[in-house]
Amino acid sequence: MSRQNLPLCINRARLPQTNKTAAATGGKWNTQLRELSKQGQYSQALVLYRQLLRSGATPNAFTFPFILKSSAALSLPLSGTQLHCHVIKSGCLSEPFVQTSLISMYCKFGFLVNAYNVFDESPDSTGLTVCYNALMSGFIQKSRFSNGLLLFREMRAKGVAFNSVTILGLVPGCAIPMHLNLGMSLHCLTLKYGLSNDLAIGNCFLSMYVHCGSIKSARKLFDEIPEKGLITWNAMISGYSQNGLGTEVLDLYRDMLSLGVCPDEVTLVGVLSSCANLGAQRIGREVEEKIESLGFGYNPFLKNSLISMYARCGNLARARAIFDAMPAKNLVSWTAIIGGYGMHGHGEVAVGLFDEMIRTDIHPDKAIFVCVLSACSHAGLTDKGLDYFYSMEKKYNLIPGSEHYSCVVDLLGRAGRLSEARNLIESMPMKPDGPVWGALLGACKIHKNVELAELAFDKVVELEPTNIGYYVLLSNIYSESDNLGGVLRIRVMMRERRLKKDPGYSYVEFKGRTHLFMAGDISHPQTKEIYAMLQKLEDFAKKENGERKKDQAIMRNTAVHSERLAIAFALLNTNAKGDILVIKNLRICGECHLFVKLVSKFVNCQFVIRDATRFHHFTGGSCSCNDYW
DNA sequence: CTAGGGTTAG
Repeated sequence: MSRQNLPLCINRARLPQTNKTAAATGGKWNTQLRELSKQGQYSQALVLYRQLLRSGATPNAFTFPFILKSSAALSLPLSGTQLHCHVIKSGCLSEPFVQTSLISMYCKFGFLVNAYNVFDESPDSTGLTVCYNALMSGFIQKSRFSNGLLLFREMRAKGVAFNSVTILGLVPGCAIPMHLNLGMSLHCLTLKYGLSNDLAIGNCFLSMYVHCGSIKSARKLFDEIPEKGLITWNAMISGYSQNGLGTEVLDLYRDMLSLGVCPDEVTLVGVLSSCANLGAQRIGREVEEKIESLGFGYNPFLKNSLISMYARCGNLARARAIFDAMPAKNLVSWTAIIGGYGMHGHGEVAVGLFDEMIRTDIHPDKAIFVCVLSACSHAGLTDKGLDYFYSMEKKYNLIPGSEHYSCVVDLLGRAGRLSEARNLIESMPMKPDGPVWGALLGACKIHKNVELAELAFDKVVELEPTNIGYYVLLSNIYSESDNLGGVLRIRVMMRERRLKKDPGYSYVEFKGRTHLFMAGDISHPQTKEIYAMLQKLEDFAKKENGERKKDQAIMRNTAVHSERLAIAFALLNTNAKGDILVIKNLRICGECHLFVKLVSKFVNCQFVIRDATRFHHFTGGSCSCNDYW
């Protein structure tokens, strides 16, 4: 430190009158520094700065902003504090540009007190918009929202002008539902002051609405922005995608392409995540081609999204190929592939991969444990799952959350260890939430334990009174045990609480379009052919199933379920042999389960059907999810 | 010649 300070001091002490030449030589340095800073070559810039000091030149007010920014960008707090000393020694502290850079740099390190001191100790800076902006956005980014807001109020009280950058610094702090009202009043303020022409302002408010979950306001704003930038499109697309509105994402993506806007990596991440949610593998494949043609193949974010998309669409082979070919796999890559195997009932592969990941010294997090535990539970690896659960805290210092407890309750419950599951719930360090009791309720359904089911139901309905699924579950438990009084009681309960079972619907992706079917639907243009195909399938299923008496009863109900329509449509339009059909169902009933099982035998293809909670995998007449019904 | 800002995966 002192060695670098030394020439600086000597220079200033020895040659005060040659400051002009020092500035002149400094000028050359500054031009080079500007170039490096522009290109983001921050470490080069710091190297150059050291050369500057060694050569005996004096850094001036034009030098510091570049250097401070570089130090901040590389997050080198030590060199940053050192630079603060240099600034003081070279007498540049009174320069507003330098002050602002210092404030911004300290904020990026999280040294908010230092930042505030720079701001507070120089009276000039407290009158400057830019200094306020720097400090305020620093506070907001380090989650000190109230301090940031106070600063904004102070600014207005003192009559310091604010501009669009002020707003841009403040709005991200409003991106939680609790602060939405404040954000909306800020939005009004920008309209009033005519700042809303700035595209970045529009983008910023757009993502604020998205983060607050008011997706409708976001869309309204999106439509009002006349000249949308790529970031505008991306913010809207990832907003829809994060809120689970997959079809809206695909629609918007099509609009974007048809307007000739070229997507970037961020766009495609959002699109892929929606393809994963919708099971829209065909569009996912198109996106993969686009990634190659645009030269984004190197991007690890996109690779992870592709793995996740293929895995969740049931194409584990392709997911695995991409995963294996990835040179640098991170935790998210492992989570995507492990989650994919777990979801489709390949629990052994999933845990094998997890162990392999541990061997490669990647530290697990809470999210991957959710995947591993549910993989164990679906594959019946009960004790292995319990071992993993206990290892979380012991080996990896991860405190299990209620999401992990619900996995373990499911794990024990499926294995029929209901009392252990119940004991686990009672030993939980936090209050058990809906999913935890729901897992117990689901286990009671499998193992026909009416008493415990009633207990779990009471708890879960208290926590999630409007979740219809739980009412349906208990009602089914009652009807299986021929308890018609119970069924009736639940029905009355649902009516009293005005809970309506929303109409079941299914959709299937075909040639980039999503076809939606409701029970008894006759609105599809191919209705006639679909029903003809359905008849053929029903006949086959009945014949195939003829000799089994119990299942005959199941097949007796010929109501035209949405699932059957979707399947008939899919078979009508594809050469299904050897292909994989992905159908997303919100609800797949027992009768349809059997139906699909028989049909997949008929056409000898693979079905992946997804309902509200899990994937059902059918291959050539067998079903990997046989514990479910 | 110089400062403050917006979008990204499991």
